[in-house]
Amino acid sequence: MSNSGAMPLNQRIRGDIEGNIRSGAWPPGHRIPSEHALMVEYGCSRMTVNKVLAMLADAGMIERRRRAGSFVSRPHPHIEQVALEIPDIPIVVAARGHVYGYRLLQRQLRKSRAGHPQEHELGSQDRLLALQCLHLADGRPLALEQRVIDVATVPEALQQDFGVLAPGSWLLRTVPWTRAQHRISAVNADATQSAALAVAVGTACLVIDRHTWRGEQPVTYVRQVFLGEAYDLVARFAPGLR
Amino acid sequence: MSNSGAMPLNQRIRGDIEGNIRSGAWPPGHRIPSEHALMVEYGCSRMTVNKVLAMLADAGMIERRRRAGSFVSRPHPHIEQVALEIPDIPIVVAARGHVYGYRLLQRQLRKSRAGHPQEHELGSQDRLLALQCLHLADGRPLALEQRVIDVATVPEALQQDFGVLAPGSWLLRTVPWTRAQHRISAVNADATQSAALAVAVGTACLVIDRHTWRGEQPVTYVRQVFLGEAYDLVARFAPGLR
DNA sequence: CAGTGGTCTAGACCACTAT
DNA sequence: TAGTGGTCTAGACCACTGC
Repeated sequence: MSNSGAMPLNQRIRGDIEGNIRSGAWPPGHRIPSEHALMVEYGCSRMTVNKVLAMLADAGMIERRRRAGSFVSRPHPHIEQVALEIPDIPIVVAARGHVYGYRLLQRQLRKSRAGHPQEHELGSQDRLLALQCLHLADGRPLALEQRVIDVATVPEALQQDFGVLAPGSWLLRTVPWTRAQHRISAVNADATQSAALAVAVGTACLVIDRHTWRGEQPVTYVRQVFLGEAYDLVARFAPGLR
Repeated sequence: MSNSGAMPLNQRIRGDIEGNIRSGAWPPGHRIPSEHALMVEYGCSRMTVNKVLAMLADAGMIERRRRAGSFVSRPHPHIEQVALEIPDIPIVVAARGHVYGYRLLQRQLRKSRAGHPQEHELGSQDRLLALQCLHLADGRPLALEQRVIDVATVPEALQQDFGVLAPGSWLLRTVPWTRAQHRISAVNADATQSAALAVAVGTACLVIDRHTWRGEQPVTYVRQVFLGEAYDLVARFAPGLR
């Protein structure tokens, strides 16, 4: 096949191969034509197909072994990864067709508390900006957010009163972060949480704990407690993620 | 710098750049040296640095614009993705130092039930293998699993009685799948779940719903109900995932 | 318009390994 | 040992776009 469309050749090759993999036509373990075969098939130089295959290997879609050839990857069953989407709450509320609401419950400048390892990971003797706020959808409570911001890393946060704009939204726009970690669990709402969320004590809630760093500097730690029935997370997996 | 080590030049270049990004030395938005500059710095041809930068761009770590240059990516705040690890339950139990246990509660060959959209997505008039089983850690219930397997896609499943080996483990080893989707939520345990898990009715549980396909063919649908206190999911984010 | 990336060539030598 | 990938070269032309 010659390059009939306006698309660059390498993109066409990549598209063809990815299509065969994603459609299942080439199942995991299937052997992909060699660089030489593809070079002949597409009438191009070896570097062109090599770059395509190297990228697919880099993305984890294929595995390459000298002398043996290139093969469609098997999803690794033991330490599997899926792409989990954790959007900013106002965005996701709007995306689901609800009216977003926000209420600041507490704003406090203090030192890190003893017995709170999450806070201790932030600047230990530095000051922390502690916030408690509520996210609402169509006027009804959706999530309770408890957040601490490391003032040493984000001094600009002191200028913000967070009365109108949720701290998460502000941080995401303002502070470039490089690393984050999440922990997802389920809890029965305690007295404080049930009061804030206006549900019965013991209601199942989905909890997201999130740490964010910029390089080695901690930026923020947040715990978001969602009504389990009203919120969920969706993750997908396809070869190569993304 | 000349190539002092045994490492291929492109890997060294990539390592240098990735190091600068992951360490935060080059924060999001930072401009990366041009291909020409890197070519001079490393004393190599342009193709070598181009391949490195193209791969980093493909991995989402950098963004490239003609005439403007290459820049460290900003994590996208709105539709952000994190890598969520969802290992096979026996593996994760063992990894946490517990003794894994398994009990098959039910095994049934039947048609898909009306009013169950998850089952209807599987082969509609085909037969389904419906399983209910329990995962235990140190002899105590950890998760209740309700699974249906599409017999049309996985006929070998009929030969398995799943009395000893968990169906998830067997499937992951046996059936090559190409796509999966997960939904994570929190529920209060109902009568069935609380009985199986030996906890009080209403206990908060973490629920993972998972669909798996091979190409366009559905393979299996499973709902795993975990004790919220005993299990959690961890996700991380770093530039370029992986 | 000049600098940047995007693509591509037609070779080369080497490393590894399945047969 | 022959086939495969891994790496690299020294150019080339083009497309775009910010200065």
